Amino acid sequence: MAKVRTRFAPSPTGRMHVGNLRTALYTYLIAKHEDGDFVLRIEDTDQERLMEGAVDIIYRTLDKTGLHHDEGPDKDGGVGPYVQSERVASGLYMEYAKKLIEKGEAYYCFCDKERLESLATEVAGKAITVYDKHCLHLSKEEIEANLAAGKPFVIRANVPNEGETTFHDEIYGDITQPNAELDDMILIKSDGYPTYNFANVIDDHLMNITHVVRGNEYLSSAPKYTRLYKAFGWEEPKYIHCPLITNEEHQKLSKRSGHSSYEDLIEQGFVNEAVVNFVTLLGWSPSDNQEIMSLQELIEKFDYTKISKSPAVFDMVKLRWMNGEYLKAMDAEDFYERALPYIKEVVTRDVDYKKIAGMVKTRIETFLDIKDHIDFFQEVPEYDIAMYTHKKMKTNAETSLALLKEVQPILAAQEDFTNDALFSSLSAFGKEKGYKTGFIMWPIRTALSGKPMTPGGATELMEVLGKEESLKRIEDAIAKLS
RNA sequence: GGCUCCAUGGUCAAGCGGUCAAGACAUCGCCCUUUCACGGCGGUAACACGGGUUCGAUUCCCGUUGGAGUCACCA
Repeated sequence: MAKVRTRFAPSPTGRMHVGNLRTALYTYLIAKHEDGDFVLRIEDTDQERLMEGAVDIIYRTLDKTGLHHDEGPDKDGGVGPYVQSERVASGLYMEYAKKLIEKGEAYYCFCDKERLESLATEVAGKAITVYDKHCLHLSKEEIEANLAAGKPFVIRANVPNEGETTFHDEIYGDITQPNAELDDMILIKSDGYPTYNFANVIDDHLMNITHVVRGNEYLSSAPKYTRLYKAFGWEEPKYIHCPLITNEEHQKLSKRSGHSSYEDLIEQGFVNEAVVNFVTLLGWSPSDNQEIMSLQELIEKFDYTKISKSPAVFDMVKLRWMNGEYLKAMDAEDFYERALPYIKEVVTRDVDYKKIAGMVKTRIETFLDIKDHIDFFQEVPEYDIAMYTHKKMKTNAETSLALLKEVQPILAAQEDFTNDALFSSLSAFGKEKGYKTGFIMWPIRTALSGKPMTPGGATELMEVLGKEESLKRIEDAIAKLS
């Protein structure tokens, strides 16, 4: 059996969309599961949508997600160039287009914009144009004359209006489309560049791609590609169309959703591993049902025949959960380093950041959650004294005031301000007075933080805040309650 | 609108003729507990509908309904 070769062929038009990322992932996994080659090809044939720096984004994203390519613009494998604009320069596509013209499978078209627009009909608010094969009937002399006159042209595929075309997809099975539905698509644009439709077929063939992985949105145009393969007499690769990824409204994920690209997600405090893991599970699941998997495990378990057919909603809530799992499992030192910038954003006071990181680690789902948990370390926020009232702890403003007054001298006398030492001192005090732990801790914690929830108990907070600041906060609270 | 695809809980998703219809997220309850989390235990919740085929359909076929995608000199 021939070596598996897959390709990821993005257009450098901006950030990497998660749908695209998943396609890249599946493409990579299919190749690596079979120990095959993963090829990167840059499809920059749309000169208008090109975005500066977008190629770098592609490289960076593939690198960070661990999808290392075996061949690409920067890694020659002998079937390059791997950038379509460079291939255009060699005259490659035009050459193949002319072959098709000779076979009668394609033809020159000189129709201008105005004429094309006159062909358009409006359906459901959208302009739909079906070409009428006008230029197919041009005589050889007319074509020669037009070309000689330098009249702009495109080259279109000549698809019959009768019959139907069937192609086979590994996931969806046979899909048949009436030929009348297949427009005479443009192969070569008037600027001399090939369209995606054409360049794809040529390049996949020339690069010996065995499995073409792409999004479901190409499903209805796939028979067009089959016609091209047939016109050339080439063997078709295996097609694997992935189900769509949708938003909560079950519609194709768009830039508007705010989390549509890989970089959006990273900016929102997600870690790379969680994003990769989560996105892979959108439309596929392993036979053993494991959910948390490393890229290596994904390679081992991935079986493309089990990709699902129906679209999947991109569920941020589950992504958040999964991200939290990754954060909890992360090495403490590693977590500290990555959390530090987020901690420093809100806490500049001289405290042990490492301890704060440790406190917050099991309580957050994304790095962005850190802020709300720890802002009080910097400064006690304004709060209502009603916060001292807690039914289960049997506390209220009066008991809290009394308690804080009682506890203040004990803390003032306390030398060892570590969590354990503080806890045992306060426990001893409670035992002596007959107070329950919560009855003591609730007021102290409230006084220290001014918040109903904190990433640690009263004594843990004191350890971080230190003796001086802790006592100051307790005195402030006594003043506030008096 | 034409064409194409899809259809198991709120979401992801097992199942591939006979199951009390897995699991995960979310949700609810209990336990743990110096708050909140974490963790542990448990609960609620699904085969869109109608015809067939079959001894027997979530599973196969047809239709209905619903949803989505697509119909560019964009990919």
